[in-house]
Amino acid sequence: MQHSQTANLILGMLSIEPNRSGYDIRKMVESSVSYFWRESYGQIYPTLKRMAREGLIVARPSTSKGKRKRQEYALSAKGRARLQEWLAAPYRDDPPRSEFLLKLFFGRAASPNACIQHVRHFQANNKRVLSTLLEVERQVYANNAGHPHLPFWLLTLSYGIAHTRSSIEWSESAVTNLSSTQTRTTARSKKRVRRT
Amino acid sequence: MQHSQTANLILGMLSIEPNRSGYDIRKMVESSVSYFWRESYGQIYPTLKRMAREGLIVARPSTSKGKRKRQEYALSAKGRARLQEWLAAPYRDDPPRSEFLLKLFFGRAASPNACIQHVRHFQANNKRVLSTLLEVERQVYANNAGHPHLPFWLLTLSYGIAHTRSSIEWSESAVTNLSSTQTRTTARSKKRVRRT
DNA sequence: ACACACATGTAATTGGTTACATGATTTC
DNA sequence: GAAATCATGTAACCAATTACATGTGTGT
Repeated sequence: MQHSQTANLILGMLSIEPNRSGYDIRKMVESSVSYFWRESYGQIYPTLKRMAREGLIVARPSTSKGKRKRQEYALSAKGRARLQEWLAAPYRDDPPRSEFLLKLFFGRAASPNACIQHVRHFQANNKRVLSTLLEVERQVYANNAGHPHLPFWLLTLSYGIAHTRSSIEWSESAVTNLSSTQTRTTARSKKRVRRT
Repeated sequence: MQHSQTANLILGMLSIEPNRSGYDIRKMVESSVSYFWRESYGQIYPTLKRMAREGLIVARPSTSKGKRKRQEYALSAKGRARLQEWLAAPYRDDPPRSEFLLKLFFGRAASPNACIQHVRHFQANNKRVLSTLLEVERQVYANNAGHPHLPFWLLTLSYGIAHTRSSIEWSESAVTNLSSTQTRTTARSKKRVRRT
């Protein structure tokens, strides 16, 4: 178990904002890194408990003036050290599985315009993502001027934006390609039909 | 279990080349889609057995003239139908976790040039990938002219190439950004030291 | 004779999602 | 007092990697 990615994520998030609950962390993930990372509660809560046991984080009674019952956590010295250790270690290059690409790859076996449908969805989706990323970028600039984390956030954001743009462009050309191969294929099969 | 991705992959691969063994399928994956998909033997062999039991594929005695003992498989009608079903269904948009980006995002907590190191690795790696993808593209063109799968393969390839290129470009700007924030930060801390 | 690639599998473990279950507090 | 959202957690399941174990045919 030791070095679950979830634990690293939690360490990182608590390094940005101390005294957060599991619920908070989940929200932070959704609002800031969801375009390249996601976590479920079923992963976060048990991991928090474990990390507290191991002394990587310390549980604190809710600091925010007596609202709901909630368990907040902050980094311990050990946790901070662990975070730095992880950050220094080489990242593991996980093969980013894409069911979308897999379906395209086998597209020949699909019904004629299934692929085009998928690509259209893909493009629409990426357009949506792009606009939210651009919105986020504006927000980040506005609310965090001078914030020491800013350059790093902008870096990952610009990565996301670049890739989303490239996906949109690619989709465009993909649709034209697919349409032309489709007409070519149907033309051929028509000929065959006529011949029979 | 039913709809494991591994099963779909196997259906797809057998639709391209019938009478392949688990070993073959693994090799096909590595040589053709490894830039967006990977499978381990520990996943492939049990899945093959299960699929044979379910009648999605049929086991055949090694067709290739009496070499080693090996178990080959081919699609059944049911398997082909299942494949088409899967290809027609909407792809699931898996959040593509990137440990690399996560480390960058938390980069403020890292030792000064850890991030730069990571980005450099990232760039070097992407350059390597790009050259193999371009090589593969050449090969595919050369060996598969007129092959009905060609357009689909080129599509996924062009996706990979576009993204790899965009990653390389982004890395370039990322390194400059990081260097400048680094010098800024160290300058500030020097000042602070002098003041103390 | 030896090494290497071919070939198949299992067991242990991890990492993760999903669905379920519960209850408190705020807001309308 | 109903609905929404805050908040925490567990159990079941699934997908996947890794390490281990084993044996065969080919080329040198």
